[in-house]
Amino acid sequence: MLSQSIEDYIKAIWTLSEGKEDKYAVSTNVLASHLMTSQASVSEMYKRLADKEFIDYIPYQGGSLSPKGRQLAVSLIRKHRLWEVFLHAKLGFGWEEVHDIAEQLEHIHSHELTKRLDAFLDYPSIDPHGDYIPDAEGNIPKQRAKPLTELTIGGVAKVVGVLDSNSKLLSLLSQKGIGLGTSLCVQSILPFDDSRVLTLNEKQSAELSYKACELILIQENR
Amino acid sequence: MLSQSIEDYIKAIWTLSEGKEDKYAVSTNVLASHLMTSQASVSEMYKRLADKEFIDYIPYQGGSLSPKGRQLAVSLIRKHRLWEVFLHAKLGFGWEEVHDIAEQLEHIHSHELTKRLDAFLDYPSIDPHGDYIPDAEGNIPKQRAKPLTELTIGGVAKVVGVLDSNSKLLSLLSQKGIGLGTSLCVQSILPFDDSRVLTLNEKQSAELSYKACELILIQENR
DNA sequence: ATTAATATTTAGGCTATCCTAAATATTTGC
DNA sequence: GCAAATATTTAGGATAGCCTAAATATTAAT
Ligand SMILES: [Mn+2]
Ligand SMILES: [Mn+2]
Ligand SMILES: [Mn+2]
Ligand SMILES: [Mn+2]
Repeated sequence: MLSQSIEDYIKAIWTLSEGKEDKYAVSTNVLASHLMTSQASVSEMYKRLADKEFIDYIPYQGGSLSPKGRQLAVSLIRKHRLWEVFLHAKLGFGWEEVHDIAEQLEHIHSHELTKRLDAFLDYPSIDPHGDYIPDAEGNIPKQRAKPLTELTIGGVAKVVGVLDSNSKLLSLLSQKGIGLGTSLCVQSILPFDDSRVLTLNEKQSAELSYKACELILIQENR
Repeated sequence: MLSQSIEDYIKAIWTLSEGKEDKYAVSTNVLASHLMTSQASVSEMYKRLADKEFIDYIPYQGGSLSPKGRQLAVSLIRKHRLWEVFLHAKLGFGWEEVHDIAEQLEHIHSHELTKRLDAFLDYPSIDPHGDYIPDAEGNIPKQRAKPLTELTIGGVAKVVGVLDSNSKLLSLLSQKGIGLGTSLCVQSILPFDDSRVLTLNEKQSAELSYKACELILIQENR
C-alpha cells in the first residue's frame, strides 16, 4: 500500500509538469516549495520514487513521471476531482471549500468506490473549478476549460461544463437551448453590460448575461 | 493532527470495552490480537496514548478510555457508520462490502463534512449492520438493535431501522403501515413458515414473513 | 575562465511506528 | 505456596519521513 506522502509527491510532480512538453523534469527546488517541504526531503524522496519506478530521476536534473507514475498521478487527480464534485454537487460545499477535503479523500483506496462514485455523480467531466476529470482509462483533455467570457467574437466552442450546479442557472440555460455539448459562436458583445449574443447550432441565437457566461465552461474549436 | 494509527487504537479500545462496566481495562493481549499487531507495539502505544491523555493506563493492567478518548472514539464510530450508510444507501454497496472502505473514510478530518453527510443521509440512526450511529453530541443507545425475529410473542418494540435499503422492502412496509418509529407487538407466530402477526399502533394488525422480519430492526420496550 | 550565486545532494539527527527476542510480572494448578 | 504457564514490558533494531547544516555541483556574471 502506498503512503499518503508518496501519493502527494506523485500528484505534485504531475501537476507541476502538466502542460509542459514530454519528459519535463521537475526540480527539487520547485517541488519542495510546492509541497512546502525541504529540498533535502525531496531529494530523498526522489530516490525512493525512482526505486519504486514511479519516476525517472537523474541527480541534479530533477524527476519526471514514468508511465507507471503518470498512471498513479492521473488516478489520484481523478479521485480528487470526483470527490470535489461530490462535495459541491451533493453536499453543497462552495467551490472554494472542497479542495482541502478532497486532498484527504483522494487517498481512499478502492477501485469499486471510485467507479460507483463516478456513476452516482452521473459521470461528470469537469470539477467545480473547471478542471477536467480524467476518465477511468486515465485520458484527460490537454487544455483547461475556459469560461465563455474568454471566447472572443467569432470564436466557436463547445459547452463542456457549468461551474454552478445551482439549478437556476441550469434551467436558464436549458430554456435558452444550451446544454452540455452545445456548440456556439459569439456573434457580438453588447455595450455597457457585456452580455453575449450567441449563435447556436441550428442558426438560433440566444443572449446571455456576463454573469452567466462566467460560469459556463467551454472548449474552443481549433 | 492525530495519526490514523492512534485513531485505530482508540477505536479498538472503545469497541473492546463496549458493553462492559465502566472503566473496563483492555489488556494488551486482547488489543494486540484485535489489531493484529504485536503485544510490544500495544504496550508502547499505550504509553503514548496515556501521555496524550486518551487513556488511563496502569502497567500490567491494560488501558481504558479517558473522557477525552471516549469522545474521540465515538466521533470515529459516528463517522465510520455514517460512511457505511452512504456506501450502502447511496452507492449501492452490499452491507458486507462497506466496512473496509469505511475503515479508511472514518479518518477524514472535517467536522463540516460529517455534519453535511449526516444531513445528506437524512440523519440515519443505524448503520447497514444494525448498529446505532452516535449523534453529533456523542450519545449512543446502549443496546444493539435486534431484528424483529428476536421479539417473542407479546413483546412490544419500536422499529428503529431496516437492514435493506432496497426500496421493495420499504414499500412493502409502508403498505402495511410500518415505518421508522412504529410501535408494534408480536401477536402470534404462524406455524410452518414462522410469519409474524403483529399488532400495530391503532389496533390494526399486519402479517409479515420471517424473511422480512429478519431485516427489520427494533428496540424493545422495557 | 574564474568567481559568485544558486541548486542539489549528503551527513547526521529526530520521531512515530513497527518487529522479535529477552526479561519480568502475574496468574494458575497442584 | 511454589512451579509452570501466561501476560506484559523492555531491549534492541528497522524503516519511512522530515529537518538543518555542510558539502558539492551547476549556472550565471564579470
Ligand atoms: Mn492529498
Ligand atoms: Mn479542483
Ligand atoms: Mn480505520
Ligand atoms: Mn457497521
